[in-house]
Amino acid sequence: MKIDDDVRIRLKEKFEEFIKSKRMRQTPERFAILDKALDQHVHFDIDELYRDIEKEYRVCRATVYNTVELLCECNILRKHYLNENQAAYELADDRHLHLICMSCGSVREVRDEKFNQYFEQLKFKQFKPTFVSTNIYGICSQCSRKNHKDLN
Amino acid sequence: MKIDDDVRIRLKEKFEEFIKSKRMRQTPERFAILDKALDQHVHFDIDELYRDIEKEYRVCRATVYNTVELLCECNILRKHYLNENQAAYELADDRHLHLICMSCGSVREVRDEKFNQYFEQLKFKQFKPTFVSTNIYGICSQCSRKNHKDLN
DNA sequence: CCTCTTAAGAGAAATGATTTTCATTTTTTT
DNA sequence: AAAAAAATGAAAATCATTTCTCTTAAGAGG
Repeated sequence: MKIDDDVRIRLKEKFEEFIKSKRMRQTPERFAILDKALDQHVHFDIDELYRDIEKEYRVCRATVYNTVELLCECNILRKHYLNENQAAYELADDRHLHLICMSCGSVREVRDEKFNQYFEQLKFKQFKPTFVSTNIYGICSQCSRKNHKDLN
Repeated sequence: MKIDDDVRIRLKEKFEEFIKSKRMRQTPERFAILDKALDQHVHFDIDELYRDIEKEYRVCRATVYNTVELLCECNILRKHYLNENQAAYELADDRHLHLICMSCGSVREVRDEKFNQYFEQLKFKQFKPTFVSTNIYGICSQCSRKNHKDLN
């Protein structure tokens, strides 16, 4: 994600406050997981995060699951369901559409101000929205080309 | 879904043609599964569909999975990922947003012409879109009320 | 700083949706 | 009607995620 140091510090403080307000404990694991989560690509899954953490620390997969869940609760991360394999996580304030290839499973991010505007003005009866996850399924150019070749 | 008979017949023919074009076999199971899929609610999962089919026919879960996959390939159904438990399927031509409650998991459909217009004009470099799945996560009014009570 | 309480972590086992395997059945072709 | 091959059923396998139990260590109070 290439997070600026000041953002990183702000998010750490945010997490710290959240933990305190919930009367939970500030464990080194929790902060290590936050730190590594901020080093990931735009979207990542638990396994990618775990394999990255593993190089440096010794944490249990279940702890990674638990902590990432907390990071979602306190609005630092957001959980998306892009495909059936596993949940994908992203920084909460990075809004974009997902272009998902139904052939190879690749995911590309596209930012669009009009899209953000559209959603900001949306209001619902009887429903308080927190965030939007928009998945556009189709075929990426690489698979499209490959398919053409395969037919020859 | 409350499908009109003529739509039902058209979709059956569409599936029939798809099967023929792929040189696959027209089995009674496949048409029974299509028929029951069209009886479901706006969105349904394999388990719901299976339990409904089970009452009348004797089909294997794996066959339901396979056939629903085929129905997606031939553009009759679409596969959505609303939450981590299981995939949800919907009729391909019923476009809407999903309001998903993060507390109880309920899903509500909202149709919006502006949303359809927005997406129809979208163009992407190097990506051929097939369909859009928009999930809005938040808290439904029921859970919102319940939460308030719980705090008292 | 020390001790106690208990939340949190480790590791392993369990769960549940989906996929795979393989023997058997059934469709389609000849 | 018989042969060839695809599809089904049933059961086992897979894999992300959750749960369980035992152990460790954070944080409150002294």
